[in-house]
Amino acid sequence: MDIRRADKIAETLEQLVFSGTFRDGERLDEVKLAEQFSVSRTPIREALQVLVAGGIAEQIPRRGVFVRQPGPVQLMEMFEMMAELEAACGRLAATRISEEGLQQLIAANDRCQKAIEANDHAQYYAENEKFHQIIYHGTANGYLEKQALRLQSKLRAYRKMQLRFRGRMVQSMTEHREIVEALQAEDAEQAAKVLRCHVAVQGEKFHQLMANFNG
Amino acid sequence: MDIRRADKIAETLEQLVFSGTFRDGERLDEVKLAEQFSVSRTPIREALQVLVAGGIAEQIPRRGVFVRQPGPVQLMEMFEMMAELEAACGRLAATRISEEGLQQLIAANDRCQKAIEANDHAQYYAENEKFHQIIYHGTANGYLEKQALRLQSKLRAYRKMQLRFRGRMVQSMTEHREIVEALQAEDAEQAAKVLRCHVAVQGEKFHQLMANFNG
DNA sequence: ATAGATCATATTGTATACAAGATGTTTGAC
DNA sequence: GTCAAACATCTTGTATACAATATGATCTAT
Repeated sequence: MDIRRADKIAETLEQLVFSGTFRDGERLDEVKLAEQFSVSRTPIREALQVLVAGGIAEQIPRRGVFVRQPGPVQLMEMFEMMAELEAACGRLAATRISEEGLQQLIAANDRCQKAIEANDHAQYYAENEKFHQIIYHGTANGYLEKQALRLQSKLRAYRKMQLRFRGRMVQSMTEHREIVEALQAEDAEQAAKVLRCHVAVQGEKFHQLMANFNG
Repeated sequence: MDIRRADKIAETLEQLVFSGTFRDGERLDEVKLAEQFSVSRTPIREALQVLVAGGIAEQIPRRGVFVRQPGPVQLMEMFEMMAELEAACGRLAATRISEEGLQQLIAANDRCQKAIEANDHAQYYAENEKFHQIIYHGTANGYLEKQALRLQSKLRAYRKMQLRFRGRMVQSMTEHREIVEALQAEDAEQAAKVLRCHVAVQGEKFHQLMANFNG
C-alpha cells in the first residue's frame, strides 16, 4: 500500500491545512514540499491538483497553488447548507430507515449520554458524529449520504468550538431524542424540521463565537 | 490562455465523458491521450487527477484510471438529491431573493414560454436552467449556490431526455408559475414543496424512461 | 491436456531535465 | 531622487528517462 505516494501526500496535506499548519493564502511551495516528503516534484504536483479540485486550495497559473480556507462568511454558508442537507436526510430517512438503523441510533444516543455524564467531550463529539451518520445512511440514498459525509467532514474542525457553550451538550441531547421520536413516528416533516434547527444552532453558536472574537 | 494545458485537457475530457464518447468502465489510456492531445503524459496525468477528484473517473493504483459514469441507481439518487437541494434553495430564496431577482425570474419564465410556443426545445432547455439558477442565486448563499450548480451540471445530460415527454414542458411552466408565486409571497414552505415536486418529477420521468428501455 | 511457473511486455508511478514565464533587483536616464 | 527598462533569478509547466509492477503468453511438468 506504499504505492502511489501522491495520494497519501494529498491526504496528509489536507490534514495539515485543516489543522491550521498552513495558513489561509499561504503558498504551497512545490520544491519545499518535495524536500519535506523526500520525493520529487511530480507526486507533489499531482497531490496539489487533488487539493485544488477539492476546493481546499486555489491555483493561479504560473504563480502556484495557495491555501484557500473558508472565511467566516463561507463558513456560515456551509453551516446553513449542512442544516438543509441534514433536514433532507431526516425527511428521507423518516420513511426509509430500517429497524436496525433505529436501534443503532438509540444506541449511539445512549453513548452520547454516557459521554456527557463522564464529561468526555471528545467521546461525545465522536458519538454525535456517528449519530448523524446513521441518519445519512438511513436515507437509503448513497449519493446524498456521501455528500453529507463530505460536508460533515469539512465542518468538523469548526463544529468543535461550539460544543464548548454552556449547556449545549445537554440541549443537544434533548434534540437528539426529538429526532429519534420523529423518525420512529415516520414523520418526515417533523424530522426535517427538528434536524434543521438542531444543526442551524451550531451555525448560530459559531456566529456568536466569531462576533466575540471580532468585538 | 494557452498556459496550463492540463486544465484545458481536464475540461475537454470531462465533456467527452459526459457526451458519452468514453463508455463507463473504459480505461483512459495515458499514452493514447497524450498522442491525441499532442502533449506528454505529464499534463494528461494531472488532468486525470482532476477527473478522479471530481468523481467522474476512478483510479486503481498500478492499473489506471477508468471512466465512472453513474448507473441508473446512482442517477435516481442524484435526482432525488437535486430535488432536496432545490427545495432548500426555494426555502431560503423565499425570504431573501431581491426584487430584481424576482423580475429576472419572471423574465426567464417568459422566455421559457416563448420557447415552448416556438417549439424550440434547446431554447426552452437553456432558459429553464437559467430560471433555476436565479433561484440558487436568490438564496444569498454562495456555497449552496455553487453546489446546486454543480449537481445541475452533472445531471444536464440526463435531464434532456425527460423533457421529451408529452406535455411535460407545458406542465413544467405551470409549476414554474407556482414557484414564482410562492417566492413572491415569501412562503418558504410552499416554495420548498413546489420546487421539490417540480424536480422530483424529472427523476420519476427518467425512471420511466429507464424502465421502458429495459422492458 | 491442463495447471502452474517463469518470463516478456506493457503500463503506471516517480525522478530528472528542460522550457517558459513571473518576480524582484539593478542600472541607467532624466 | 525617481521612474523605467533590462536582466538575473526563481518558480511553474512540460517532456523525457527510469523504476516498479501488473498482465498476458509461453513453456514445462504432471
